[in-house]
Amino acid sequence: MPTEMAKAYDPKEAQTKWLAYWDELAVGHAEADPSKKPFSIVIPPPNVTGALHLGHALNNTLQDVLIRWRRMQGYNAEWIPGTDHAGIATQSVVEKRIFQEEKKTRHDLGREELVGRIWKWKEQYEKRILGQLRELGASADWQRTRFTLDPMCAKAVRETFFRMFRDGYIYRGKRLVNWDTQLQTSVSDDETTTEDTNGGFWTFKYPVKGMPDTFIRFSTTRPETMLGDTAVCVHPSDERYKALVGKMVTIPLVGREIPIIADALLADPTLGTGCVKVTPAHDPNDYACWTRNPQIGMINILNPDGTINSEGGKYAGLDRFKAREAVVAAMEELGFFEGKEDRKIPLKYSDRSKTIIEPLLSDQWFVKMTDRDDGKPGLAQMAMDAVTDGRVKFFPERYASSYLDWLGEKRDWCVSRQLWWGHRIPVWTAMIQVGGIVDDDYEAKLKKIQQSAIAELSDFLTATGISSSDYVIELDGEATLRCCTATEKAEKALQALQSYKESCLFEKVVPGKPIGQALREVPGFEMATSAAAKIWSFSDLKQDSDVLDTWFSSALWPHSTFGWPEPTPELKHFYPTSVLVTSRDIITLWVARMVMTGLYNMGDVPFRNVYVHTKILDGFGEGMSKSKGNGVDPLDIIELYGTDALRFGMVALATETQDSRMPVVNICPHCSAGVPVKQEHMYMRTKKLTCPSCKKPFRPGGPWLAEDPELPTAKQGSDRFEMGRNFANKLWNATRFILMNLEGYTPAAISPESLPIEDRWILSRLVTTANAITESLDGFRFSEVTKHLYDFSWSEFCDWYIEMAKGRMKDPAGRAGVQQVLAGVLDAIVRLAQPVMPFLAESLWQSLNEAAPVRGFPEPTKAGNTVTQTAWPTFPAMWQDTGMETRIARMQELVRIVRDVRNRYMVDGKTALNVSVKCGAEVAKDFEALKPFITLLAGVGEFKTSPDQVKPKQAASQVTADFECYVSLEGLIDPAAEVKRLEKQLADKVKSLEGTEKKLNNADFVKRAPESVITEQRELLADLTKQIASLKETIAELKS
RNA sequence: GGUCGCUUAGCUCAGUUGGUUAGAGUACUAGCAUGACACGCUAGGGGUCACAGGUUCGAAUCCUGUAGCGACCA
Repeated sequence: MPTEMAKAYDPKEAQTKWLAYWDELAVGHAEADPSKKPFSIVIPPPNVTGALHLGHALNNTLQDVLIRWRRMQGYNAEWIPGTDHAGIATQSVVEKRIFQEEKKTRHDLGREELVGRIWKWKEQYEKRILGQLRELGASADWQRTRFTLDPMCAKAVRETFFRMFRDGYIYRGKRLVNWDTQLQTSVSDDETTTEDTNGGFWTFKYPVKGMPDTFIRFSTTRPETMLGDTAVCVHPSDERYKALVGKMVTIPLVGREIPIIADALLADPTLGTGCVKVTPAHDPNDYACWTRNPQIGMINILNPDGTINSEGGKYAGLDRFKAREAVVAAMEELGFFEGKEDRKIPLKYSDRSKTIIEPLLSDQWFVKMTDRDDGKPGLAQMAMDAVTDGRVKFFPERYASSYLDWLGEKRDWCVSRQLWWGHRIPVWTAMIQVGGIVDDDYEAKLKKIQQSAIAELSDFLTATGISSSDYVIELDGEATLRCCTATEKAEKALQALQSYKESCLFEKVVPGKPIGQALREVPGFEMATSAAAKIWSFSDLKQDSDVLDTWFSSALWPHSTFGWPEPTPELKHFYPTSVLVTSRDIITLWVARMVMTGLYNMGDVPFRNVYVHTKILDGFGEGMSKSKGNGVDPLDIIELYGTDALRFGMVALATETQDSRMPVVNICPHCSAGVPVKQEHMYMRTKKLTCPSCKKPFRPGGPWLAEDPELPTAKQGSDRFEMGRNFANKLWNATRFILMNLEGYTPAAISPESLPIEDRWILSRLVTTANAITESLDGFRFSEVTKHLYDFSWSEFCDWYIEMAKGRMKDPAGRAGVQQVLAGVLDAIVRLAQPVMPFLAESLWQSLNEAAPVRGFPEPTKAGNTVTQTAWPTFPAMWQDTGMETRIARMQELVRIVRDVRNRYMVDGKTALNVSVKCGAEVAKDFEALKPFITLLAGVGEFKTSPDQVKPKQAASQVTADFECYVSLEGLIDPAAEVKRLEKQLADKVKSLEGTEKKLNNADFVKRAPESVITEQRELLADLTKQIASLKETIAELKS
């Protein structure tokens, strides 16, 4: 006797049990096996900044659905899990925390200590995140878990950087960054806050050269930047200034002459004087203007600490705000000051130091996106081609356009970050330092020195045993040597050289000066005579202190995780991966870059398909985020509804639309009442709520860092998960019921033609459903998967088939057959449910294994020991039988009509109703055959059907296309109420009829519409006419 | 500012190449302890498909505009 199933599904029990079981079986692990068809996915690695929220639950559920499904289909399914180090985000979170707790900055700690602390943070969150994924049921290959900063990924990063450097795709250039003058680092946009601040709005004038008494006026909020002006700008259509464009003005403070230029994007003729000063090195808009007008040049006037540098002439050394006062005073004194007004100005502040951000031009590393000089496509074009020619497909298709639009700009990618947490750039820089007196002409001497320097560095590396193909030495400007290498050996050698002090002493060494400057400063340079044997040395050999953009390492993820650059069997077997599942906000940041590096390193795309899923918003239409505190922890949902319900909910909301709303309630920890989350609760502003139903206080759910010892914290829930929970319980109970009736079960082969109608019907529906689910998965239409599964299992199998089967269960003659079909259909449902609801499926599978170990269609077989590794269901197409489906549908219509009458007239469920049906002989014969079901399902007593039935007195009637149904109601009718209801129905029908008539009377319609549509309309017309006649007749009868 | 989307029942969402009387879940109403399930069963009410034009024999669906919302980019 099989173990009796509990009355309700207990998700917690199932989760604990099957997670351990699947671990034991290593369900997610796959080995490279050329004899199998691979199906592979790499996880979009969640960053280790914090725990996962519902968005991640969605993303990972969908990946798991695909992996579980393909595994069942017999593919060698490999899903690589892992996490991302998320450079700036993680470093900033950890730094903030250290500052809060210890009042120390990263400079107090030092690079090594800070990085050590971040690793500790990472260990903690990686564990938490991987734990959440496991709880979610992710059947990933845990043995291959990766981290973007682990040695395997690091190797791929160094190798890629080296190759790109060698091939000329990486260069050093300038870019405006948000500069924090206190911490002396650049910060990203999301680490700044913009606040309205009291400031000034000064107006000055510059004299136009060669035009006495002509001035050009402009206003600024930062007068000190005048020191770095390289142009003034007007709108090309501005009549006031048309004549002045091309003329020069003088900056009175420094005497520099700068041009008046026209730029429609920068100058707005309707604002102020219509003229603006242009300081490309210190303002983003001006910088953009410079990119359009590079001839104006740019001048950096700031030191990293916020003081004015030597470009500022006599203002050099002054703090930026002191310089502002000095500059204003000087302009006033010179007579070029026109006025000042006080204004509120939006200013960017650094999140961490709270100082005002300075836009600063600084040296950065870039990856070149543009096409190559030899005319071949560059990285961006290669990645675009992969999508336009279909090697990579987007689902939904429309997302391809945002990918293409963004790549089409081919903007170079700034890959350096002034951070300490990340992959350090594998480039060593040395200055060529010169000593001695130079006698030849400058150019020739310089070239010789440069060549000697390169040769010496090469010789050194060769002597250390490093192949010349493992490093690249590049000369930048006159005196900077760069050496890029990916091998650890070369790295070590350079590290050693870094501490190597040149022992030679030269005549008149000028320490610390780059060669160009040094040469110029050597007295008597022009007429120098001695040709010293060696007049230079290296200095300052050191590794670049910057780290790479996080996306640089994530971009390699689809091949680095399989071991690239080593030619591993995994790489060969699983690359390119099958599909990338991600959200739309990182199509540009990440997807595009993965395609680029995949093509560059592997010569092939990283994935065949990109599925871009819905974004989950809160009940107010706002995206969930950690800072808003409106994210929901999937573990809350798992706790309240179970993992299967969470996953079902996730899959159900994965439609083709962009967003999906998720109104959330706090579940009162005392009484479990749902208290809706309100907008004012956001940003964790509300620390305490009182339950309106039990009046006890609690803390609303949110990303709190610690438990509150005073108040219990609410879990957050949403009724959108109830559907999945209820469905799981429904399937559980259907199984329970079937198992209760499987005593004496004997397996046997099934052949539909010999089966009764209801069996043939459910098999036909099963085939249709299984095919539909397979097709939906194939096309990444996830929501349809749950819909088909739900509708078939609940509305057809449970509501109709099981009900119809109840009779045969008690009938010794029919029992064996119905048991086989019940077990077989249930077996298929469990398999179809496995990808979406694996815990439930495994539970049902195991129970079914006890009661009916040999089962399934068409030939029963011994079921495997886990549903996760069993075959995906497929059935003979000929089992689909539209004839059966029509017959059962007609019966369902009849049953519903009778039930409706019963409900409407409040007839007790136990009272049998007498029903007669007037219809064609064929239909009557069919109803006669189905009579046992009709009487059972609709609670019918006497049932008569034939073409010559007449409507009894005092009967409810309903006309359909195929039959007229009369339900005798002797004395139960309230004539007035019935007339009212029927009249409403009549009005609806008449409206429909009119519409249909109009269509059919329209000559164009009849002429142009397809034959099938016209036929349909004609049938509808006949149908409606019949129904209207019947309704009128009934109404008249009731009124009389 | 540019680009891509969204707006269908009180709520959350489906709705395929334009073609029957626009569907589901939930909420609501009524009835029901029916030998699987109240996380249930049986029914019912509820929609001018954001708005305004246009194309078409025919529009929730295609086009244009307006309003509101979202995301990305600048």
